[in-house]
Amino acid sequence: MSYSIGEAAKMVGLTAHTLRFYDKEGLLPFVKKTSSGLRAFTESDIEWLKIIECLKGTGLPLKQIKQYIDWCMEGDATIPQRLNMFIEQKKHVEEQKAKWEKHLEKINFKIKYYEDAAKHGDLNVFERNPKLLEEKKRLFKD
Amino acid sequence: MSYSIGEAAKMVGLTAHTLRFYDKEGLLPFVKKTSSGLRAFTESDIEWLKIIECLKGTGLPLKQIKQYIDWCMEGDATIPQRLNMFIEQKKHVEEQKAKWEKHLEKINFKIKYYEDAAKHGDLNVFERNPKLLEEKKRLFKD
DNA sequence: TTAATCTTTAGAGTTAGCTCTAAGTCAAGA
DNA sequence: TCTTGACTTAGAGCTAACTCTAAAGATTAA
Repeated sequence: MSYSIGEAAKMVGLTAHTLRFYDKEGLLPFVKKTSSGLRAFTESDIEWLKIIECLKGTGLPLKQIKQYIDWCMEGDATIPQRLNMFIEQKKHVEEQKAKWEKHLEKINFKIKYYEDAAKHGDLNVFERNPKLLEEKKRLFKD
Repeated sequence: MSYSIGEAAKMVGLTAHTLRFYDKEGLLPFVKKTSSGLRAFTESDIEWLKIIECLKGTGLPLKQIKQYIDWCMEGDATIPQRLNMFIEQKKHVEEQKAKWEKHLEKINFKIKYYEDAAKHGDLNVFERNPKLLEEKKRLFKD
């Protein structure tokens, strides 16, 4: 059993246009076609799409995703490169998470700031709450 | 005391080109110019840049950042909108963090997978370790 | 004062990742 | 069989966010 491009697209939350674009970019060399030229996505192809989505979702550019797919197609000799790619991507994800954590602190500060401002209808927040000014200095020092 | 565009750029990790681009896009209405037409960034302007960087870093498009800056320039009447924007952005950041967490699980699975593959020089990982197959099914089921 | 190194503008060019169109082909239900 | 809707390709167009260029003016160190 296999899926049309529209069905596959729905299953992974993309459009058929996007899947064709990925195919054109060489990201889907594993997708076979029927005798009449229609793409037929297998269950295994859907799993490939999910891995592509995972890598894309963590900020890996399509070119590097293609590099990974190419390695997969080349066979067992490229296992070390693939392992290395995932290790690098894990590092990248953890760096990003730390960055988002820092951004979140600043956003939380802004929420406190504007909550007080909204309550009083003006921006004299630091006069009312000097501790918040200290927090601001700490958060925006670097 | 104030900073030239090049100094300001260095302080926030952007290029002078990018700062000029932001200015052209209306993101830096607060930056004043000297009598001879050079931009002079104050300490306060540098803080604005850091907030812009924070919002950009959490994925807010420049257009929406401009909207926020515009609200700030309009005065106290827009405090509720600004508060709301940060609350929405906090939601967004937390959704993203959850997504990255899920991606990270998949990446960790792939690392385990390829570590075993690298050790044995082939991809018969699931035959050697059926538990990993179960983990794969769990992680990629949706 | 002069040379080197900024900075200014307007505007063109680039990159990534889609997104859509046109013109035609294929498949499934009435 | 006919119609409707999904599929095919090549290729154009789009958006966001830069990135760079050219030509001219400003600043700074020797």
